[in-house]
Amino acid sequence: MTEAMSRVTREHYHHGALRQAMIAAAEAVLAERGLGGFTLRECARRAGVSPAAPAHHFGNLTGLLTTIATLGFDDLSDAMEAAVASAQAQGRSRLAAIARAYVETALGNPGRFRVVFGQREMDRQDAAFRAAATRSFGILVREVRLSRGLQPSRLPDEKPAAQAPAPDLPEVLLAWSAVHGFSTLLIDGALDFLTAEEGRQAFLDKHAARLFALLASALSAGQGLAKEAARD
Amino acid sequence: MTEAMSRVTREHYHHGALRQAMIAAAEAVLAERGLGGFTLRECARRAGVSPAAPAHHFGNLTGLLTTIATLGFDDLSDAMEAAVASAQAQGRSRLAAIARAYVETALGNPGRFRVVFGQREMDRQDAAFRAAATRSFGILVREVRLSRGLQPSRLPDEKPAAQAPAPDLPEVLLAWSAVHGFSTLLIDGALDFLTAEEGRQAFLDKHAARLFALLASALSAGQGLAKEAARD
DNA sequence: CCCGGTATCTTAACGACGTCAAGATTATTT
DNA sequence: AAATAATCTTGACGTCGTTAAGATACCGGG
Repeated sequence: MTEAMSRVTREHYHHGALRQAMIAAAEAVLAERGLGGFTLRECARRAGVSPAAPAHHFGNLTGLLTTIATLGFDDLSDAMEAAVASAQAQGRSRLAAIARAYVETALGNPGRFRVVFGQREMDRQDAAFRAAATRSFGILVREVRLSRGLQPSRLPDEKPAAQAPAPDLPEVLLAWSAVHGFSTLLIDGALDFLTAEEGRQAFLDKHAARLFALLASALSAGQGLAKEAARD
Repeated sequence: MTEAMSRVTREHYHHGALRQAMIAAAEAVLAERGLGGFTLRECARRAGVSPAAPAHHFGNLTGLLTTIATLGFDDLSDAMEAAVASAQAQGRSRLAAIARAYVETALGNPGRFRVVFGQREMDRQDAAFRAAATRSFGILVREVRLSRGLQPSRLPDEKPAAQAPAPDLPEVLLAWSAVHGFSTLLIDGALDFLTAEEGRQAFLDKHAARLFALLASALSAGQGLAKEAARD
């Protein structure tokens, strides 16, 4: 049924590094076409492989997206850590630097950012993904506590997600929500009617810093100010 | 080729109210299956019509989604206005009520909420959609200004989007970003590792009010008008 | 060395999707 | 009443994710 295979096909019958090639192709597709134009077949095409080949490495589309989401979360963590280090060295606000890094990561590759936050079906229970998510959240918790003048954590490397953030949870939630919401509103075009005139980058340069400063002041403002309204 | 049409088909050849039926079907599909399970063919199936029929009323899938997004934005505005009125009558915080209404709208039908914010290709330039979006934004601007003890607007019904919010823009952006980010993090499951233990609703009852109170205090902090924040 | 088992990849096909062209049917206008 | 427009169906096209069956390459134990 297949005696006449093309020479090039036979020579490359085994790709050899398909998993890495698929990941690279997926990131390229997300960067070029966004999540809407993302397709398993297109990724396979770019990797020079049949549409069924990726199944051996990722199971199905969900598996590939879970992998991409994990890598994206790691990059988000790296970007935040780098921003913190750079801000520390320059004596600027660590929290504002984190916020800017978060927004820039989202704007830099909206498709990838959307994959990270599950706009397309993926496995959020995946162990590697959960680890990556926990790391990001830990960075946020640490920085929020630091910005409030508290100890970051007893031990620097204990699991920061499940245990510590109880007392500062509202502050952490506000910080994450604000930064994440601002990012998603931007990449979804919900703020276009505000940014269209001056351009998105100019808008960011003009207003983002004030927004982040307002957020930072909110986090350090009231130690117990929020409590009496808990009933509402 | 078509002499033998089924009797029921011939009698209902013209649906009569397909546009409304498609909208109803679309909302039902979004509520049941979410945005991931949303399909033009499935909506047509529920409306009792062939897959090609909706094209005459919506052009294509993008047109249908734009319509749904417009209705969803209107519902969001209605929910916010109702929450404000109710909070006013009971002497509670208007801003917290808006925030809660926003989150509840998102959690009540995540698929629809995602359509509103363009997770699937739609026409954001559509006039009706822009009007609905502007209305929502206007409500938010008004309430943020009110919460800061300022006049809501010179004239109550002039276009509030393009002109007014310049001075309070950072506060408005923080409010919208925080509430929107909190909503999307919740419906995307990014907070599941926090909500899994006690359940999502219990988590909301416990922490959402504190989060919103923190936000409200942040908005009034800048000008030093702590009147409302002190009460709520 | 080679030989069998296993991992990897291709081919071919399936059903579902959005969309379009062509035709049938009903509503509206003239 | 005839012509025109609006509405809906049929059938088809190309693309998608996935699967089963078969082909090919790698690899460790005789």
